[in-house]
Amino acid sequence: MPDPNPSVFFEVFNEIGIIEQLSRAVLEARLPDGLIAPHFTVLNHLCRVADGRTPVDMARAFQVPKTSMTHTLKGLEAHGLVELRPNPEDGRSKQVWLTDAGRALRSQTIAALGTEFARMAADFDTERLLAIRPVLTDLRIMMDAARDP
Amino acid sequence: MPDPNPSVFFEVFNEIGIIEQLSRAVLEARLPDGLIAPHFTVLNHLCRVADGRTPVDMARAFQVPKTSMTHTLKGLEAHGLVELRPNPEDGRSKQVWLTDAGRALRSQTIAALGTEFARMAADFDTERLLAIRPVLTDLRIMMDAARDP
DNA sequence: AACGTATAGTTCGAAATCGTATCAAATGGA
DNA sequence: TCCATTTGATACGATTTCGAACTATACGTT
Repeated sequence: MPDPNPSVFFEVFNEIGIIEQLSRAVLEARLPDGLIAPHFTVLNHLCRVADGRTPVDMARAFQVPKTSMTHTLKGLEAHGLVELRPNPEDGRSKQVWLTDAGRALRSQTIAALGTEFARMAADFDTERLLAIRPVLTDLRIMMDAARDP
Repeated sequence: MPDPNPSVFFEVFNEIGIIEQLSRAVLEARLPDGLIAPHFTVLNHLCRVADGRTPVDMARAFQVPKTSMTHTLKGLEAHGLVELRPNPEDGRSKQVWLTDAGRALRSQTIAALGTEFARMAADFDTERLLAIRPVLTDLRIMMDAARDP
């Protein structure tokens, strides 16, 4: 049947927008005052993927403007969670390194979220989440590839 | 098996955050200069659900602070897309009504998105979206009910 | 009716996002 | 080597988000 109704995109994106808002609230409720979701995202990225990366690398990874990354990093630095050092391989550039406090805050936040997610798992079958995850991943990959360069 | 791995929440929320960002970019690319996603969301809500509603009603519907709704409505009014009238049933309150221009812009944006979604549907099986939609809806309902009052 | 409380909307200020402009350093072709 | 172009980072300004404080109106109890 060749009528794939495109309005399902609309509905899915609508639900996704609401869930994003609610999940961001859950995260930010567990962060110290003055830190918000983008700060945690950067901490997490450095911890899991790429400690020592340059600001541009991370701006590209999250698809945010360079200026936004500068601002986020300034906040993290002011809280002593990351350290900015000159990049020995490029005089224009810097490297972003986690501090011990940064690593600790990340772990502590992950733990707090784990507790909350366990509570949620009592109300929502995680098998259903496991089932939709690959679809979300493929959707993200498709949209990522489709955005105009 | 009392250990449903809660980290799947983390992964799903992560994908949802990225998709939200990408889908918002798709929408805003099709809006006139000076209008962003929240403006469209309000237009759409008025059109589909509740023309003539009060600002507080809509703030509650979208779970944003009253002040944010004031700001969004001011932008829509400046563009001639909505009209704010006093509420005959409550002297403190107002009613938000769509103008013809507001209805037209909403239709036109929906149409443009429809074209884009049809393009996406060529690259992504909409059956998979149909399948995840109820899960997203139930997840949203669960989280909505779980947020602290 | 009178008064205390609750509610609708706005104003104001702080923080965040992001486009433009700017500067410094790297790169590459003549 | 020289110089135009590119690239990393920041400064600045406009817009957005949102909490706190404020005004005006409605409501409920007496």
